[in-house]
Amino acid sequence: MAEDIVIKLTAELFKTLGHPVRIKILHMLAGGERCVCEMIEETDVEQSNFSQHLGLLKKQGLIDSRKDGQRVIYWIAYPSVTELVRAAEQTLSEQISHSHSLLKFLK
Amino acid sequence: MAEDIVIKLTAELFKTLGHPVRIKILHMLAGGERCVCEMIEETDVEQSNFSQHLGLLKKQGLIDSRKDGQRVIYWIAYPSVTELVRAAEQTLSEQISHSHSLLKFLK
DNA sequence: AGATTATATTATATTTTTATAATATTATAA
DNA sequence: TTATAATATTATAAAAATATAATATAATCT
Repeated sequence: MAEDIVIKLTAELFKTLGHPVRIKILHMLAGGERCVCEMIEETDVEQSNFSQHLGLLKKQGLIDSRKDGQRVIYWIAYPSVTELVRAAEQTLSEQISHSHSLLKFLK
Repeated sequence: MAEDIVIKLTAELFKTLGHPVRIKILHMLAGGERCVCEMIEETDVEQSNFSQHLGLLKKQGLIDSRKDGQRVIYWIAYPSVTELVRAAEQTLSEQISHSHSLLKFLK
């Protein structure tokens, strides 16, 4: 079925988003394009590992890049990527407030 | 930093959503609660595997369950879970239309 | 040209996920 | 009460993701 393909693609998209370093990258790019050298200073992961995570995000089409001298500039490919991350954080906060009201109920 | 915890939780949420069987489950539950026996017939995965995926979704708090006789009924814990899956599919379709217009440009 | 900087790639070890297989639990029915 | 049905749990094998380490590439600077 065609629906199964959509399901697979959706799962793949989520899987690509399912790593803290990659979420951090998307956060760092949310305000606009940045070079790798800048971003890597804000994380504690090795350069080669960081580059691999960038590669995964790019392979999935969530970010894009260009070369600028010896630097490489990355940016978020389209706005709904950022929106999706925001939506997840919204879901999280709902989940937390949900369990909070549950705690109140148990008091 | 507290932001790092949010990032970790966000990544974990996405990771939980990052499997086709689990997305399928959320789809099957989108219309309302269902028992396992019903859902499992609409997939081609083994019972024990299906149960494990249900367990992961429940552990993450995305679905909840109750027992009804010898059946177990599952439902989506709160609406933004469904919304998040929809948002991902929206992102996907934007991505596709994006590449479509790119293809047109190359013609 | 040779050294240095920024980044990517590749190979591989480690860790985590996933699927399979077997068994356990719980409720109902015969 | 034994059998059957629905589901979960556990152990483990197989596959995939991740991190590490080493090396490669490409641009700039001396």
